[in-house]
Amino acid sequence: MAKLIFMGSPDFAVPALAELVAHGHEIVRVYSQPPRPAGRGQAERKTAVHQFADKLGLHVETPISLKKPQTVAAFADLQVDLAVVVAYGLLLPKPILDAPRLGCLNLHGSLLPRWRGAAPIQRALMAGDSMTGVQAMMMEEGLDTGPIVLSETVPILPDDTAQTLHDRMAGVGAPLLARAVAALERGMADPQPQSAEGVTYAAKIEPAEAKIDWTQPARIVDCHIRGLSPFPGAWFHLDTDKGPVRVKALMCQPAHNPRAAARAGEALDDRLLIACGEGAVRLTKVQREGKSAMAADDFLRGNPVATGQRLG
RNA sequence: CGCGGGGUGGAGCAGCCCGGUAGCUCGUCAGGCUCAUAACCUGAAGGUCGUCAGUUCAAAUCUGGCCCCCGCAC
Repeated sequence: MAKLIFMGSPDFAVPALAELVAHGHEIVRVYSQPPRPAGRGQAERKTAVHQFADKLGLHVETPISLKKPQTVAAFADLQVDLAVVVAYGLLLPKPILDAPRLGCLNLHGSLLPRWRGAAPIQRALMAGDSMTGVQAMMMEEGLDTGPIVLSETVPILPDDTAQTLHDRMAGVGAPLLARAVAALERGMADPQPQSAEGVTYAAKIEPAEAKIDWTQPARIVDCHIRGLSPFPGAWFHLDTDKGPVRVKALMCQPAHNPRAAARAGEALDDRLLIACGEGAVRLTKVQREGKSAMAADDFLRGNPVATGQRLG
């Protein structure tokens, strides 16, 4: 059993930590992003990993940065075999990377070098990829550039959302990570450098890009909606008696447009079949601001959308 | 105390401003029509209107507290 430091912050990292604990590894310290005012009410909230670590009684550190000499020293003094990093949210400087005996191992949610960076799962869906994967990789100074220890592909299904794909990948990633740790521990790992070709970057999702552009082809709109569902949520404006409201599209299906002359954003029937730049999409799950998410049929009962109405 | 929307039969909503019979779409159940149907017709069951208190002859509706859900921002 290895002596480990675990570094992670969001939901995605929790199954990985749980798996390592289940394998009997000694987690001498957990590093996570510091609690910050977040959510409604601006209450300080601990990260998902932090909360989980608390439940397990693990010691948690939440440094703002890993650059201060005393932070590096505290990290190095733990004398661990390996640091395991899963969506931590901080760049690790060289002194940190070099501190653990075997280095730092990262779990990443894409088939590198495609989708290096912050939002690989959402970007893969938004780009319409049919395949992605999870990889365990040795960390270097570059952003997600290190050699690959273990890799497993994950097919992207036509009705996947960022949520379903995220959960599936977190589930596949956790055991993969545990196997990578075991291999490194026994000196059996053979990290392979990433290909120099096919490099793309998965930029953080900006709220501004979440609004639906109905002039795009249906295929693009469909990927946009599912890739951003449920967070932050692809959205559009809908006119009501009380003025325009924001509505999120959480799930949809691409469809044929029976009236090619229809303008983009126009409702082609009274069941949320919306014309796109090419083709159409049928919205099947939506959420009006202030309300909970609901099936399109339920939404329409209280918020009818007439044929010919245009969505903004 | 970051800004804002909302809690009304099983689902989604209207009614609230200008207190006084519980409404609409759907679902459920029963019956009818039909070769047949998620179609159509008829009927029925089902709600202490989030909760506690106040004002009032009278509160879903006005006032105050509390609980819960959600959008933005972060």
